[in-house]
Amino acid sequence: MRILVVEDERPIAEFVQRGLEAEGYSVSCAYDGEEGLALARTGDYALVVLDVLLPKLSGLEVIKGIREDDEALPVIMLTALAETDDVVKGLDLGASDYLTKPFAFAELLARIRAHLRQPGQVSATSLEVGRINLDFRTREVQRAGRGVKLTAREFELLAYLMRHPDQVLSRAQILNAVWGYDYDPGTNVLDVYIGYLRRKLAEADGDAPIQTVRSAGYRLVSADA
Amino acid sequence: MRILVVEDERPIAEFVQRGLEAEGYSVSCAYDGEEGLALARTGDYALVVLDVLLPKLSGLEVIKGIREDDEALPVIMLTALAETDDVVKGLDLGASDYLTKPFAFAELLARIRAHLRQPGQVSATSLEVGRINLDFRTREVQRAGRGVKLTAREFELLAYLMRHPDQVLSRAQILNAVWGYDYDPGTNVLDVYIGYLRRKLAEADGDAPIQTVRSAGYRLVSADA
DNA sequence: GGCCCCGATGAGAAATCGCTTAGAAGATCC
DNA sequence: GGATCTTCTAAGCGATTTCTCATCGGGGCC
Repeated sequence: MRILVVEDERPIAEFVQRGLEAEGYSVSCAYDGEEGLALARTGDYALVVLDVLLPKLSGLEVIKGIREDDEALPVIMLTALAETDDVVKGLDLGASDYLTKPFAFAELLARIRAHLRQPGQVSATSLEVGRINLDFRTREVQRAGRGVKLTAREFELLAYLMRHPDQVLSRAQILNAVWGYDYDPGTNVLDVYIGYLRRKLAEADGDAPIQTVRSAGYRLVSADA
Repeated sequence: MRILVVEDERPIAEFVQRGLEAEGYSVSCAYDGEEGLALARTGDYALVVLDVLLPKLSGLEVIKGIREDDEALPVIMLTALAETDDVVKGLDLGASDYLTKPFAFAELLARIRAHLRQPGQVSATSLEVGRINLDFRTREVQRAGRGVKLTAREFELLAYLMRHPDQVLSRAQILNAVWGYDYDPGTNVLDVYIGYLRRKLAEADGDAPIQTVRSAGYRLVSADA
């Protein structure tokens, strides 16, 4: 299975390449948008991992170029946390999914597998758990029909919880997935953000369906009465 | 589920740690043989991932040390391709499995899952003994269909009993597995916790299937009438 | 029956965990 | 270049959990 990685920062490109090769994929790298688009158009690849900030041709233009040729080729975007506009535009242009840097490698792998297994099936467009709705295209969240305004971090955190409803997720697991590889294990950011989320969700509808499981982690309950 | 990673190359150790944490395991790292053996001996871990080439104490010696204490603790060796001699020696000394570097993370994960799966256990995510159900993913426990709320310690204790149904487990054995081996043997925490468990299980369904075997230990009966 | 051990139990001390709050540091937008 | 928003750190507090200790009870053995 061949994967194309388009990423101008060499260390990241290599990190991803080696990781994926160790998983048995065959990987090519491109280091700017033009090269990336040219390679993608060869039709040789089953999936593209695409940084959005690229020299010569932006990631968004690459997506547009790819979609002119190939409707189905899965494209996973890599973006900085702040670039929420790009995420929205990218998804509108036909990107299949996105990850915010710094990302956990395991998370990238999980997404890649999901998209290779059922191309087109996995949609990064919206999620619904209990009375919460989350839309990746517009970055809007609703609780019981009422709009909830979230910051970028809060949004990613909630999205991760919603991808694993009812599961107890450990702090390490969540920090890995949402904060990425260079987090400080002794931090309590996560607690603080859970607090923010709870407050905002409760403002919309009385209570928040995020349970604390002491000394184990957190859990988003779907049977949100 | 706690896993110990003994590996002196920090990047590899961290890569494995994060990957496993992202899968929901709780992971500690040791960066030389002495530290690794000391941690392994605490009895806190369900499995050890062990590099063979280590400072201070070689991986082979660590295996020997572990086996003096614990016959059953699964140990997965990591070796370089060239070190085939070490693989043979390691397996002779009681290692459970091995992988040659560079390895695919998915492969390591598969081996770990295989070794953690207990005989008679359907999947690694849940246990069923008599009328008790325990789910690791949601951390929910049910007795006769009714939910039972347990604290972290109670949960681990019950999980351990359920992994060894009908066996008489000595106090030392249980303290080893659930509390850690260097725990003060003169304590009666275990008795206290058995009491807590019995009460909570009985609340849900009249009686509790934990038998006391005088001057021997405790036993969870599966033929829970 | 009486004694002795082992285990059960209740009360309370100690430790731990997570929530909240306040504010510093960093990013972003006019 | 401020003002504002976001992200993160750190400390204090309260609740729960964990553990210790002392006492109680009951079975087995003489």
